[in-house]
Amino acid sequence: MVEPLNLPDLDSASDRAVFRQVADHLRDAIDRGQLGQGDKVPSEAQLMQHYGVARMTIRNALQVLQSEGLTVAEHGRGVFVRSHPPVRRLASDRFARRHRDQGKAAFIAETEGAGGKPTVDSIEIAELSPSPAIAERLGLTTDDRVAVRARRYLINGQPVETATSYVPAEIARGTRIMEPDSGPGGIYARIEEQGYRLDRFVEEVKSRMPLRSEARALKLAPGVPVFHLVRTAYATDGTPVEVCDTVMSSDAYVLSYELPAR
Amino acid sequence: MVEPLNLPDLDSASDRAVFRQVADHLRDAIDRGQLGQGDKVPSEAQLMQHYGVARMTIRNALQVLQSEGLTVAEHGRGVFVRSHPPVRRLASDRFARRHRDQGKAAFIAETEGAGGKPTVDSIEIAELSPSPAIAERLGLTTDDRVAVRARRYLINGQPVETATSYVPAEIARGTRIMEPDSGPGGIYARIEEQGYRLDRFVEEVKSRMPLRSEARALKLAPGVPVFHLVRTAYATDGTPVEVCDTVMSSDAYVLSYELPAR
DNA sequence: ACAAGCAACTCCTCTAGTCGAGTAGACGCC
DNA sequence: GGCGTCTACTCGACTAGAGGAGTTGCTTGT
Repeated sequence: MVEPLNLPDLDSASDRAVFRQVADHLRDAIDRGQLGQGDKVPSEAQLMQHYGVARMTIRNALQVLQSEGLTVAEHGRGVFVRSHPPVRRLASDRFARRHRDQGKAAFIAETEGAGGKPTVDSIEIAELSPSPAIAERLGLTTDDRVAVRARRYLINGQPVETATSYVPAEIARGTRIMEPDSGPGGIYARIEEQGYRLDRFVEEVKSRMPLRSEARALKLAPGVPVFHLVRTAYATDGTPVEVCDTVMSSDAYVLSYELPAR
Repeated sequence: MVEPLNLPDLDSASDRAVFRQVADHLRDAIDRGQLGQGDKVPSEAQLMQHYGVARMTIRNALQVLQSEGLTVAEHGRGVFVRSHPPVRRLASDRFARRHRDQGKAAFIAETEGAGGKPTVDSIEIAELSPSPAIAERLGLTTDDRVAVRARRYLINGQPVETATSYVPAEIARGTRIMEPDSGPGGIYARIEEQGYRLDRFVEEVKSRMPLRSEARALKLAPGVPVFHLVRTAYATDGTPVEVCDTVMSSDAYVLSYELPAR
């Protein structure tokens, strides 16, 4: 036994369920740094022995921690304290023209600025009729047509975000918006070239647990919620010109917004 | 048997775990509306019989749904499809002076506007030294003093949000900021009366699973993440005058922000 | 008519095992 | 050295029970 199980005993006087007490002990150890990121949690067998309880009880305790996003189990290896990816801070001026004028899309510029290696992945482009929600935001009907651009963003090979943009087909047709490489400055630059001057974005933020498909696409650990952003871009005349639907791993991001007091 | 268990059989050819298949069937039934909000999910015993599997297998399946936030178990009564509270939309102009000038605090004005009955609860007020994070945001040191105002907001008796404000003691002392009823227009009005004109707020948004204490205070169902906002208020001269730390049930809110394209 | 009591039904916690499959290190063979 | 095999250890899935506690509704006695 290399590893001293520095855990308290059960409090048999307490009416707190045994598996919760075990979970509490381990959570404390993680909070106090006694178990650091990436460290191996004692195995089920060790914990069974230490506490003198059945395996299912220990598994319940570990399940609690896992669903809190504190640990990850790896089949055949053990249970480990989850390590958190570096946090990216998204500022509310990230779509400001002065950034776009550098000729780089927002994501690329940001990531390189932070010293990461950005990649864009599995780009899918189509032209089809919008869902009612998208149609409403773009001021269209479900009989109109929109260009759809779906892609996944990665940093150092790790997926962090999926995004789907919807642009009225009127605007997108014949531009590089319909091509995998949308050109310098990204699709916002292309939209402005079509004679629309971007004025403002409205971003709606929700938080929820991921769907199964999202958890797969973003390689999310269990117990990690996602941010779901729906951003609508408006031209100076008030016309909506793009809707972008984004799902992001919530533990990789802090969103930052500036609100006026005026 | 009043209730026909309209669920498929197991696919024994599939290598998908049995408890996951059961969870999939129930999730489908919920998604398709076959089981609506508040409906009772078949009992563990019924599901055991239907699928011909052990109790723990069924419980695992139900655990999956619960941790996805789709169901709630009630001891002695059954498992029910979760019903979602009405969603509140927080606009980015919610702290604009024109709203404050009505003489109401942001929360009260908003909630009444949406036809709900707002309450504020368990107000705690103290003067103490700030944590390093708060001190940094306020441009103070941990030896300085701040006024702390913690409260919980409810709508129709249902808790939706806890908030803690930190104001430099220099500003707060001798004002109604230190009293349970901070007066018309709330603490922002009091701060402006002290000669600081509010200019802008910077709001940082995180999403994560709640701590145990937060889940209790907000009466959160399992599997529901929280928004964690930290908002700093700046006066026109750039001085930070308040930090507000807010935890909100994520399924009760959509945050909406306006971003400049300029 | 009413209340008390009881039974049935619900989920909660826990025990004690089996079999399976992935991982990693030790070992021996080539 | 390089390669495969063996084995011990890990978690994953599942079975088959036990007693407990909260809820609901029926039965029964007054």
